[in-house]
Amino acid sequence: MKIATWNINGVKARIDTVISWLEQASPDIACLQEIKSVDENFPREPFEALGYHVETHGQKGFNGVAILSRLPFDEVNRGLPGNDGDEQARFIEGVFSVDGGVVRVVSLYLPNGNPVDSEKFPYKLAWMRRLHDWTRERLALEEPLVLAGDYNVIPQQGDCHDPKAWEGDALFRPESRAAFRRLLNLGLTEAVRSVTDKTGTYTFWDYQAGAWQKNNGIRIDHLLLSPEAANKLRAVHIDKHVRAWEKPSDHVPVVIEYAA
DNA sequence: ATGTCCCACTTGGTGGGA
Repeated sequence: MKIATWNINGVKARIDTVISWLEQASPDIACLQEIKSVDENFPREPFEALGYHVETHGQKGFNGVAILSRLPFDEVNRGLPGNDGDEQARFIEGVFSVDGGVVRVVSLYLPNGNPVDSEKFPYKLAWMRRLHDWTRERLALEEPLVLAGDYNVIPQQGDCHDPKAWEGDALFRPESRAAFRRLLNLGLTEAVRSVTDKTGTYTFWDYQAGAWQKNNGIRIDHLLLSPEAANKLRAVHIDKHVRAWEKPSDHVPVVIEYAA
C-alpha cells in the first residue's frame, strides 16, 4: 500500500489539484496538512467519491490536518497531548487494521517557529518536546507507526539549496535540528534518507522569487517510521512534478510503499 | 530574504501567516 504526506496549502484553493493527484497517484492513505478549514466546511464529498474515508482536525483560517484513507478508521485521535491550552490544530492519528495487525498513521503540521525572537519559536520547541514524549509512549506499543507531515525542519545542510540563506531561520536553527535528531534517536527511520543520500532532494519551493525555477528548495516534509513500520518499507519517492502544475501548493507529496 | 499565495473580514483592500 501507499502512504503519502502533502501540505496542500488550503483545501478550498487546492481541491482540483488534490483530486487530480489522488486520481493519478492513488495513495491508500494520504496525510494532508494546512487544510485551512474547519471540520464542518471540509469538502468531504469529492474525496468520498474516490473511495476515501475522511477524518479532519481543522480550525478557522490556518493550520489544520486531515487523513484520507481507503481503509476504514478503527480509531481516530485529534490533538497532540501535553498542553490542554493549545488551540492549534496540528495533529491527527488514525489506526487501521491491515494484514496480520495494525498500522498507526499520524498527519502532523509542526509549527513554523518564525520569527525566532517571538513566542512562536519556544512554542515550536515545546511542541517538538511534546511530540517526542508522545512518540516515546507509542513506541512502547511495539507497533507499526508512521509519523507523516510537514515538520518545518531542514535536517541537514544538504537539505537546502543555500544553507547560508537559512542561517538563523527557525526551520534551520540548531535547536530545531537537535529536537528533530532527538526524535529520530528514539529509534525512528526517516523514509527518504533510508533510501538516498542525495543532496538537493526537496519537498518545498517558495512561491516567491522564482524559487521553483531556480530549484531553490528545502526538504521539510518527512515520514518517520517505527522499527516495526520500517521493516515494511519497500520504496520512497517524492512527487516533484506536481510543483509544476497549475495552481500548485508550495509543497509536493512524499510517498512510501508499505508492505501491508 | 522576499519577485507569492491563501485566508478572514459586519469585506471588494488590508493584515496575518507562511
